[in-house]
Amino acid sequence: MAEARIKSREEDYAQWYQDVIAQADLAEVAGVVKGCMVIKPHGYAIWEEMQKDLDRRFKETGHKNTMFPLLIPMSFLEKEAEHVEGFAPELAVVTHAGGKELEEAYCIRPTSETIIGHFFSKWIDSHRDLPLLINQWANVMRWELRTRIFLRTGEFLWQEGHTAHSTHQEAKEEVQRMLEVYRDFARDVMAMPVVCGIKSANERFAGALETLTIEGIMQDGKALQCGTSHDLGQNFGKAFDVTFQNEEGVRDFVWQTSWGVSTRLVGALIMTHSDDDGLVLPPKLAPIHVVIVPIYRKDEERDAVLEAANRIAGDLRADGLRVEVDSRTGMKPGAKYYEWERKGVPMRLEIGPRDLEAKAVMAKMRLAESDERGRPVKENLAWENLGVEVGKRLDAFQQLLYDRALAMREAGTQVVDTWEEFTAAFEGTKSAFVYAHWDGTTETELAIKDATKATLRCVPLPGEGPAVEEGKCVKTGNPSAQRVLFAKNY
RNA sequence: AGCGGAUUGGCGCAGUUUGGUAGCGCGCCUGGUUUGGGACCAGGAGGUCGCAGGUUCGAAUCCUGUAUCCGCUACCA
Repeated sequence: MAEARIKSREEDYAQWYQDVIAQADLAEVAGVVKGCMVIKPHGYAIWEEMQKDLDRRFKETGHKNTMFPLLIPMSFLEKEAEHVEGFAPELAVVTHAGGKELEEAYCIRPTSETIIGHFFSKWIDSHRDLPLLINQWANVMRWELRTRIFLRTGEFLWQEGHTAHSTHQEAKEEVQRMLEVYRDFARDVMAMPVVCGIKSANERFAGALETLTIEGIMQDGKALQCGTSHDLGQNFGKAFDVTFQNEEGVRDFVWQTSWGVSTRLVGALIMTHSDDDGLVLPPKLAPIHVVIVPIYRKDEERDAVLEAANRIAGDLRADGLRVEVDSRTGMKPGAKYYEWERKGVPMRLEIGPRDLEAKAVMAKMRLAESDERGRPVKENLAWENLGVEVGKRLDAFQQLLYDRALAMREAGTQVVDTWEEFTAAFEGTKSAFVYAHWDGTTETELAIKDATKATLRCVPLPGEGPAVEEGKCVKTGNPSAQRVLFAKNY
C-alpha cells in the first residue's frame, strides 16, 4: 500500500537526498535558470530559524549588519591576485545595463571581500576606527558546473562577516572566535557535531593566509564543509589600501578577517538527521515543533475535538512553542501523520473523542520506537502541564539527535596508519572520517586525492580528533607532526 | 566543461524501434459516504509531447541545433 515516495538511503543515497527535499517541500531546482534553486516556504522557514540564532550570536560578539552592492566592478576582483584567480572561473558578469554596453563590466558578487575592502579604505583612518566588525546577510552567485540542491547551486544565501583590526593577533582571535560561534551553533542548535581545523594551502580561501573550517560528517561518510573563518592578513588591506594610523602615529595596513555559513547548512541538516521516512528536524530549527491532528467521526465530535485542539494549541503557543493544528477535511488522520513526518515535525499530538473524555492527548515523536507489532510507540499525556511535558520531550529529542549524530560520526571515524587501510576506507564509493599522517605537502595531498578521491578536510585544532602524535605520512612515509582528517566530500 | 542518460497534464511513467495527430497511475475539482497509521464510489477539469529549425501529404516518433535536469568525472559554500 505504502508507495515508496522516498528512495531508501541504502538503495540510492543521492536520490534519497533529493526525494527528502521534494517530499518535505523544502525547495526545487529552478530549471529556467541554470543551477539555481527556489527555496519554498518550509525550507526558507528553516533558514530563517538558523538566521535568527546566528544573527543573535553575531550581535552578541559585537557585529553589526550591513548591505553592500550585489554588483562589483570587475577591476576590484583583479586587485588581489589569488582572489581573482580563485573566483574568475565561476563569475557571472553583467556587461549591459540601461540598454547599452557598460564602460566597465560588473560581476555578480561571488563573495564581498573586494567591495567591502574598498569601503573599509574610505571608513578607516585611525586605530580608533578599529576594530570594525560587520556582517551581511546576502545572496551570492558562483557559476558552478554541477548543481546539488542546497549543497552547490549557482545562487545561494549566506552571511559573510568582514572585520578589520589593528593587529594580526587581534584578527586571529576574531577568526578563532567566529569559528567557535559556528561550532557551538552546529552542536547546540543543529545537533550536529563538527570537527574544527585548519585548511591546507590547497584548500584555503583564495586570498587568505589561513582558513579555519568546521567539517561535518554526513550519513554516507562524506564530509561537508559547513562553515569557514578566514585570516586574510593584510592581503586585502594592501590591495584596497585600507590603512590606519596607530597610537604611535605610524600608518599601517589593517588586518582583516572574513567568515561565512550558507544555506548549505540546510543540506547538512538533512544529511545528518533525516531517514528513509523523510526529513528529521531538531526542535531548535523546526518551523513547527508540534502538529496537532484532530480525530473525529460525527459533526458533534468534530466541533468538540477542534475546540480542544485549538485551545491546546493556544496554550502551547503561549509557552513559546510553534504549533500547527491540521484541521484539513477530507483527509484521514493517517495521511496527515505521514505528511508531517515527511516534513520533519518533531512531535505530533493526536486528539479525538477518547482523549476529550480522558482530558489527555496521544503524543508521538518523529523518531519513535516501534512495538512488537511494528506500530510506533505513542504516549498518553494529560492536558494538565502539557506545555512542560511537551517541552521536556522536545529537549530530549534535540539531545537524542545530537547523540545519534555523534554516534554516527564515531562509527564513521577511523585512525589509520597504513596505505592499505587508507585505501580500503575509500574503496569504491565508500567514505569515512579518516585520521592519518600527512607529510604537509600539496603534492602528497593531491596524490592521495588522485588515488582515493579522499580530500584533506583539515588539520584538526587542539582538542579535535585523536591525540596529537608524530608519525610517518601514510602515502610517502615522510615525517608528519600530527594526523590530519581525510574524507571524500560534497 | 567531458562522457552517458533523460525531458510527454501538477508528479511518476507508457507510446518513439516500424511517422497517421496522445494514454495510464497518482494528484486536482464537484457531490456523497468516510476519518485512532497513506479511504471509497460517481462525475469532471487539465497536455502547442523542453525549445527552434528541417524532412514529409502528415512528426511525440526521423534529422540538425539548442536549453534544462540526472549520474560519473572535474570545479566549488
